[in-house]
Amino acid sequence: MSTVKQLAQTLGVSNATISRALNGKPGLAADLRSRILEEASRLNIRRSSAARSLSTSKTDHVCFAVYHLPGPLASDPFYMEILMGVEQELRQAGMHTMLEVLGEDEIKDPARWRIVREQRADGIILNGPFVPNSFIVKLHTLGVPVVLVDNFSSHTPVDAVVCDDRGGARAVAEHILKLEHRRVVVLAGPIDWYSNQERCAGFVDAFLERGLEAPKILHSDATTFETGQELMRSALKAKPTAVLAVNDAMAMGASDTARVAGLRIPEDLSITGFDDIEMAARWITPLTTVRVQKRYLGRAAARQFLARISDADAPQQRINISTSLIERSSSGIAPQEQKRKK
Amino acid sequence: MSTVKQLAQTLGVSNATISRALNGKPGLAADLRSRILEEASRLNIRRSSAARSLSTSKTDHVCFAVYHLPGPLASDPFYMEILMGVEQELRQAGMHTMLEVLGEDEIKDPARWRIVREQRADGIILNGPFVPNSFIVKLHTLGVPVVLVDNFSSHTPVDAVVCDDRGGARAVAEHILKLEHRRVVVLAGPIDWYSNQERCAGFVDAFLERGLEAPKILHSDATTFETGQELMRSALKAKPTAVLAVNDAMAMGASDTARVAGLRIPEDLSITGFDDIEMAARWITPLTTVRVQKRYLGRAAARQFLARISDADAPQQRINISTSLIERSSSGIAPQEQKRKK
DNA sequence: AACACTAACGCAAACGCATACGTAAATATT
DNA sequence: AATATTTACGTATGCGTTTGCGTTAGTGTT
Repeated sequence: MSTVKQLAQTLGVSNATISRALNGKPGLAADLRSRILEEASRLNIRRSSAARSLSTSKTDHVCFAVYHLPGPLASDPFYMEILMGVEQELRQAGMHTMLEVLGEDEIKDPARWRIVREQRADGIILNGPFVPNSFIVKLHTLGVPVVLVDNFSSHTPVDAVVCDDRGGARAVAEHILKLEHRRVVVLAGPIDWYSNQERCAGFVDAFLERGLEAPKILHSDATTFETGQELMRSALKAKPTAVLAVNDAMAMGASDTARVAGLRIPEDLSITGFDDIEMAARWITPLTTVRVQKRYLGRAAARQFLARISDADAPQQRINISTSLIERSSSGIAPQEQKRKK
Repeated sequence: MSTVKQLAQTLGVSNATISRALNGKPGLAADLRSRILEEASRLNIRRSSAARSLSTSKTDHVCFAVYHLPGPLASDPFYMEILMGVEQELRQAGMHTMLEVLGEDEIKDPARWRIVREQRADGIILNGPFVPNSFIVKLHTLGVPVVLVDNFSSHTPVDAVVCDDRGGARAVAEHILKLEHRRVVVLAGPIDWYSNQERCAGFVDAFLERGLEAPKILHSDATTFETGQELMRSALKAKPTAVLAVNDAMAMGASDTARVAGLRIPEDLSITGFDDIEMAARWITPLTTVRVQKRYLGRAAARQFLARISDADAPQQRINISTSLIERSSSGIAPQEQKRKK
């Protein structure tokens, strides 16, 4: 494995020429170029990305950064799928993915974050429901290209790609309303969480559009299976005929406590989720839910990132990936209608 | 944010001195050193990792690479947890994680793999049950530090960290045997998969040690929920009282088809899994399984990697992380014993 | 007081590439 | 045929560090 300079010597040309050939720059005779390319691949040329970066001040690395309170969320399959999408798309563009899970330190002062301070990446694809806006703003003022994925705030000065949380939520809610449910409660997560907000808003939209009162919303500080169980316990007091959970994990938790409470699903109680994680279809009562194309979310983010670095002055973009309702067996017509039909 | 040279100018010293101070090298007056350090953090000094790499030929990056047949395995929470462990440990050591999902091309000829060809990382942490040994060997001959995680082959010339698949498997099997099960079948995955082999071997061990005949092993070409379902369908013909699945996903699939077949768990049929994924505890019948500390697996791999690059000549190591039996409600005493006790 | 020795720092080369600029030859223009 | 323009390539500088080596000043030895 040889370097550029060595190749130049064996071919009897200057390394400038080699460089031009390898990078597809103009100003080279076609035959020379092809001879170089051929020899380069024959000798398995070994270029130093470090030297290249030093010279061009680009790294061809982009950092996928996730910030979350200690623990659980980090390896959540949801985010990991996004990550895989990012990696896939970046790889296709000849770039490489770095992974960083942010801590309090970096969040407080991005300038101390090694990735940006030492210019280890050309930019950031940022993920996580709780990244403070100040962090993003600082990053942006430092001139670091940033695109946000699965999160958004209107004060944010950077590109963002999100899924259609609101539309998806409206769709399930409408589905439930069409099934004649009227006593429905929604199981929600933290209120300062973009997706959560949007989904709740979508639920409410559907009700209001029908001239119905907005459903009761039960908030929690997490969106796990366990919080689904908890919330469901208090939800049961209202004797709902349907429960709209803000994600699948909660829906599964809710489904679990409903089952131990002796309720049949969907005969006595309809439950819907959101995300369409892998388990949703495999759950005892396969979950009616909203499909979020997580991998595609990541791919779109990566593409937007590439667009951004190729034109830094382009207007800020917000990309919305559509979602789709997946009807499975956890939702059915409301109990009172079942009786009427008999 | 200033560079080293700029710092040198404002302090009136040479950049060699700055470099020595920043890197903690000897040959500096203590007071000067501290003055430099202070000023450096005050000005938020911005060093170029590229220049540094060029000079030292180290990147402080390590690549977590995973290879798997197209699709499903990639974002498997199991591997993602390992990844998170790797990231955590590397970050603590001041290094950064790159993520690559390998394709056929790279596997065929690692020398064409950009990460190694362009020296974008100091080495590889390799994961995936199906990476061919030739790939590892080539990597090794190229002088690239490699540590294998959750995989191993005796012909492999590199460090490996695995979990105690065999011991864990033996433990569940013994657990099942203690419950007086005698008609048991194991649900297994691809035969050329290290973990799978070990787990099967562990199962068999337990039987042979008791002087019992080895259980029937049903192989499949995957280890998903669905293959668990399939395998279970044919397993039922043998009317087993217990089923040992090679991982939790399969166990859950098995549990599902057993349920629709009208079997009660564990009264009619005991089912055990392996891995202790998050869902295992949340499944309708919480799964008796073997806990694999996935995150710790990753951390150990990272640590081993660091040890490896700090001493390239150290003898090859194979690290075995212990596993532990988790008894939940999917396993119970065998049906015939239940009757006897009445 | 002359010397050896050490500590503290600066100088400058090197790392491997990209690229602005220069030069010579080839081609086009008149 | 003389000049202008373009094409094809080489020269040399710069990117921002690290580090071997040299120099100076300081300390200790005799």
